[in-house]
This record gives sequence, C-alpha cells and structure tokens, in this order.
Amino acid sequence: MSEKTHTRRRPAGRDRRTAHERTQEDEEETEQGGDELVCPECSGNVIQDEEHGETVCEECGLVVEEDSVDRGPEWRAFDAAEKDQKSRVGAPTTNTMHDKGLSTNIDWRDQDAYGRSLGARQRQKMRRLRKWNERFRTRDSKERNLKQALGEIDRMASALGLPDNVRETASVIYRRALDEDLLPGRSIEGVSTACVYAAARMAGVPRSLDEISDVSRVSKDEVARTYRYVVRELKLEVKPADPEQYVPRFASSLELSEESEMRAKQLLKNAKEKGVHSGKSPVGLAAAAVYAAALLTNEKTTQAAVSEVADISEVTIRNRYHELLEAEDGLIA
DNA sequence: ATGGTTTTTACTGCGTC
DNA sequence: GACGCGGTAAAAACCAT
Repeated sequence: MSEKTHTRRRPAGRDRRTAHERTQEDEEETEQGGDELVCPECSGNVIQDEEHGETVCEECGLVVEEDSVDRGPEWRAFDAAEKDQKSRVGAPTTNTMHDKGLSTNIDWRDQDAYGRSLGARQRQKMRRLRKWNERFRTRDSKERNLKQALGEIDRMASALGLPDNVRETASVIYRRALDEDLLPGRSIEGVSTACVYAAARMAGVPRSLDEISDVSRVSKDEVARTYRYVVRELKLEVKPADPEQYVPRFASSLELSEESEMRAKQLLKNAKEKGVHSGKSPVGLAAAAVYAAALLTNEKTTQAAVSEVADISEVTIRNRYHELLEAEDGLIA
C-alpha cells in the first residue's frame, strides 16, 4: 500500500525497516561516511528532507532513512507508577468542554501536594484563589454561552425574516434569562428559540410555533414549554397574539392589494367586537379574514393558497370565514 | 389522566372553465 | 377532466382540570 502511494523510490527488503529496527551492521553501513552519507545504490549525495523526516539520495531519490523523528517517549518506564511520573502529557483535550478541558481546577481540600494540611495563612490564600477561579470560570462560561445563543438568535431571526429590533429584543430577553439563572437544565437552543418567539410576538410580528421550530433544532413542544417558562419567570408582558398582526404578512405573501389588507383588518376588528373569536386560533382567523377580504375585493385567491401561506387547513379557513361574514352581515343589517 | 373543544385529515358531491 | 369550493365524519391536537 505505502509502496504505491509514494512516487519516490523506495528501497526494498531490509532497508525498508525504520531506524529503530536497524541492526548493528546497518548502523555501521550508513554511518561509515560520518555526516557525508552516500547512497548505497548510486553513490550519490544524500540529503536530509526535514519536512518528511527522511534522508533521501539526491541522485536517485532513494529513501535511505525514513521517519528519522522518534515519536515515542524518550524515557523508559519500568512500571506503571514510573510511567505516570515520567509522562509529560495529560488528559486529551476535548471539544465537548468549552475550554477543551484546559481550565484551572483547584482542589477543595486544604492540603498540599503531599497530602499535608495547610497552615492557616495558606488556607486563607487557597480560599481566595478558589473563589476567584470560580468567578472567572462562571463568568466566561456565561460569556461563551451568550455568544453562542446570540449567534443562534441571529440565525433564526434572519431565517424567519424578522427585523433587527426583534433580534435586539430576543437578545435582551436571553441576557435576562441568563442573569436569572434560567439556563441550567435547559438547552441554549431551546431558550434562544423561545426568546425569538417571544420577541417576535412582543414586537407585533408574530410567527407561529411551527414556523419557529422549523428553523430551530428544537422540537415544537420544547419551544412551547421553554417559552412558557421564560415568560413566567421573567414576567414578560406578552399579550395573546392578535390575528391582525398576521394579516400584513399573509397579504403580501399572496400579493394582495392594500385594500384587501385593510378589509381583512376591518373584518377582524368587527369580529372582535362581536366576540366571534374565543379559543379559535388567531392564525386561522387571520387567514380566513385575508381570504374573505380577497373575495370581497374581487382579487383572485384560492383557499388552498391562503392555507399554504398561513399553514392552516382549508377547512378551518372555510369555517372561520363563514363566521366572519356572518358577523359582518349582522353589522350591515 | 380526562373530557371538552378546536383543528386536521380524508372523502364526497357540485358547479364551472 | 381538472379545479375551486362546500360540507361531513372521524381522528388528532390542544387545553384546562
């Protein structure tokens, strides 16, 4: 295998052995000219290829000596304890920890390296060190957390086409959540998603849970759960979604006129006064209003199209828009 | 967990282009 | 015949308890 991947010439047989395996006689053979090595095949000059750790003949390209760097430990250990002592490498670094496991850890015991207990002065000092170490560690763990969350928020917001102020709001909410220690036990993903959802609603440009969870790596259930939790803990003022807020978005997705948009809003206002909506999904109501408005203004739309952009079933649109029209008729008559 | 309400799914029939 | 629309029944989802 290795023979084929290398285009340079390779010696066959005994010369292919690495430096470690060379026997005494090999040693003498290669060493005889001191530093001025000569290629055993063509007697050309031999040079060091530092990059590859090989010694190569200038003339014929013969690799006289390969792997001249010894990658093993330079010390020898005769038992496990000695190995531990002599080894200068620690635990492997890991990416699952924010600092790759390289942060400082201070033992909680007031003992020195030999297990003797510390004097009062030293104990004081260690206590201070622990305190500060902890402070720094949690501080930048929060920083990192925040950084990642903000990235997520940004990503989701732009995927949903949400304006900058929503991102701002979402970030602020997230910061608060972090400050109030709402994160432990919850995923960064989940909380940032919930923040985006809340921010969008507060800014009057709501997105449905479905839309939100589509761009998030978190399930709809978790978003909803986390959202409720965050709202409760932070005492956020989020009014129940107003159907009217969905209208502009639907209308523009369907390329309807301003007029239809206005009509849809009127329809909803009227319906609200009549109390037609109670427990009905705001999205469904909005979709129905948009559809009804399009009908009233003689603009062509299909229930299917509205149901598509509103992500609501046609049946629901039918039911709602009947109710809307009834309410309207009652007003006119 | 449960029961009531709303929404969705799936299907059918009707009229129009 | 495909399409848009209306209706229905049963299933599923949702919500408060």
